[in-house]
Amino acid sequence: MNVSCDGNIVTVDGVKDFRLSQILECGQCFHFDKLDDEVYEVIAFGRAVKMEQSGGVLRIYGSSMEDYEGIWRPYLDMDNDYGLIKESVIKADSALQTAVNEKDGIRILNQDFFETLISFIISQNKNIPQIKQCVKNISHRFGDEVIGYNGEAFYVFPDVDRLHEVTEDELRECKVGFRAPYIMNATEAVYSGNVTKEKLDALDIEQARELLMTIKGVGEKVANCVLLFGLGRREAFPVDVWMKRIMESMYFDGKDTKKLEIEAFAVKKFGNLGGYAQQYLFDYARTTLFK
DNA sequence: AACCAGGTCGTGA
DNA sequence: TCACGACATGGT
Repeated sequence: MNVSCDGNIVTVDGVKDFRLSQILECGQCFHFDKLDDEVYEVIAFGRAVKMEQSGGVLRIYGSSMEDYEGIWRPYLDMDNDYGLIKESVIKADSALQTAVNEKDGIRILNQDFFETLISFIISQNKNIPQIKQCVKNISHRFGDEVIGYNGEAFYVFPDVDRLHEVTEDELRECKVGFRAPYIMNATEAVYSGNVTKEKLDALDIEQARELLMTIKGVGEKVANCVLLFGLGRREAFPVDVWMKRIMESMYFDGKDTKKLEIEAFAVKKFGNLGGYAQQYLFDYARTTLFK
């Protein structure tokens, strides 16, 4: 993989196991716009860049080399060998072959903890387009403006300090509905220092999940999404309605099964590959199997 | 017009 | 512990 920078454009040549559309649209992140096939505006970590993939070449417009090294390389999980991960997932259970083949360009992003926390609190009982709209509403209203590569203005997700100044009514105006008090509670928990990335990083996954679940509006599923996407805990295995469906059909003879039981089964079966297995299955279930 | 969406909470058995 | 309705919003 060769990385170069020309002006404000970073070119990553030789990306493998990488499909931008799959990475962004598999339901793990919500702050991006599709501009064209394999061309996206991505807003994260206080930046707005245009990413474009053609074959094995990824271009990031509006990024310095420093931003690539400090932000986009870790964000895109570039130092992880997904060829090996996919091999291991299939070795854990060959029944995942179809899902992995279908979604062979997925990578798990390393997203900002606070944005991930709030985004997945919003996600409950909403579909993905609605979640994206709420995240955009909050960012547009309370986030800092940044100028994208083409000169267009974008709004980054507000940090804890900024969101802490916002009232519940202002949140409701962003169409988050009954989740507004949950967002208030989560923001207070992080702002006050009761629940921080530093604390969570120092705990084992069970204790970290417990701490996250002290936040009102954060249950088992949301906590697992935050662990997986916002804290790099790849052994987390979130079970939502889609995962419930596909896991029941694959492993429980189509019978109605508790989400906790499904999660326990998966943790045992996939171990520290659980998060990856979950994401291949989730996207496959949602876009192909049960479409 | 009911039903559903990357759920969680409070309540009552 | 477990089942179940409520909760905002928008799309089919």
